[in-house]
Amino acid sequence: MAMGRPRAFDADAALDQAMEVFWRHGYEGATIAQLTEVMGINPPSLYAAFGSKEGLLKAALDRYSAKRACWLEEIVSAPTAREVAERMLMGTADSQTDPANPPGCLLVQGGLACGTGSENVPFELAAHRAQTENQLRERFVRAKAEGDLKETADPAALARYLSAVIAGMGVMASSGADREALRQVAAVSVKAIEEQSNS
Amino acid sequence: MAMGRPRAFDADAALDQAMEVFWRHGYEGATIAQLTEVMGINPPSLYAAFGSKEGLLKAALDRYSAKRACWLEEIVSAPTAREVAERMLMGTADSQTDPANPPGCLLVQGGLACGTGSENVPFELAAHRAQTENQLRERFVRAKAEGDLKETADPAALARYLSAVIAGMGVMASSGADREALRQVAAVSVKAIEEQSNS
DNA sequence: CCACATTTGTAGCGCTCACTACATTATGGA
DNA sequence: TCCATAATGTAGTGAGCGCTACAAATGTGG
Repeated sequence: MAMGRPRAFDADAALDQAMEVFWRHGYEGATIAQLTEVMGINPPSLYAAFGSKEGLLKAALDRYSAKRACWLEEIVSAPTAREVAERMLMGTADSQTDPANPPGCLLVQGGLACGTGSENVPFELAAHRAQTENQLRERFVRAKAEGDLKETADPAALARYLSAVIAGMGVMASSGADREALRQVAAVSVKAIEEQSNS
Repeated sequence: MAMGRPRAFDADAALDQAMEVFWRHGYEGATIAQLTEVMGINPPSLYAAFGSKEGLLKAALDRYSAKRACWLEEIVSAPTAREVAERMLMGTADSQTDPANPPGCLLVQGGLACGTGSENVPFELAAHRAQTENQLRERFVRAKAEGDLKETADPAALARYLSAVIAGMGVMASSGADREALRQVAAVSVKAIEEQSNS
């Protein structure tokens, strides 16, 4: 059997470029013309590799999550719930204002509401956001079992809380909040977790 | 001088309908066809009254803010910073999950990122969000002056914090979080303000 | 009743959108 | 070498977008 002409572009590098366009303009605001230009390919190559605009988004989201995975692992490996929260929030403040990326978070900027025909895009984003919340919840369940969090603490509620603050920071970052402003938000938020911790 | 044919539709009622479309589908996801249908008018009437799709959005945002204004006034009239925060957050949890409206908040759902040609839409939304933050900040400045908030408290940071949590709750509501989940987030958030209060 | 001013409904403008037909080119296997 | 296979570049496709020209309709002032 013949193997066909080999792909002439690096799919991961192209995905990184596409990710940035979705991040900056949102799913609906990003056009195939913009995407193909930054990816350095033509539409047929895009559709052969990713199937559709939505397929490209999913691939970009997967790559985004994959890139964050090890960072997240390191965060939840912190010794206490308080420290997990602090590293998580401060790290978020920094990454959401990192000039190397568009401001905010792709999983929020990507599109909370979409037009007819793209209704599942918001669901896709929400599913990826839920991954982080799940990791936090599991970590807080452990923290409670270890006696690090108070008996009265609700790990699921705390994880949801952090998830909300992170999303909120993304909204603020996208509208121009600078790193110092986000760090202040993070600092206040940590107190709420601290308050549920022992000692 | 003659006065011309009178307008045959109620602009405010039409705006309420348009608001809901922007809320549910975002600025870019909302089409003129959808908007004119729910408004019960034809495109020329829309353009005569509001100038453009963006003009319609601005009018809808103004109306949205106007509707919230008296509610906000009542919130910040609560006796203490803690109570302001609690009413604000609990009220937000309720309104963002009110089945009478689309889930979340128009000022977040409307569009955080837009395509080329609509770059100022996110700014418009951010400006309206900033109004709430400003009211909260002024209220917390007063609370600090009254000795209600600790000497070490930073009113601007607390207002930014609440603003972030509110935006984050909007993100969660739009992806299906129910009222109870948002109330839990609100409850945890209040503790952070409580922690900065005297007694 | 008439002239003017403004809105309304019909119909469709130009444009951009996501997506693709097709011929060409580049590889591996027989 | 020659075929099968798959990616590439060119050049579009139909559909839907925001928006508008135009004439008929509906009001007011004289």
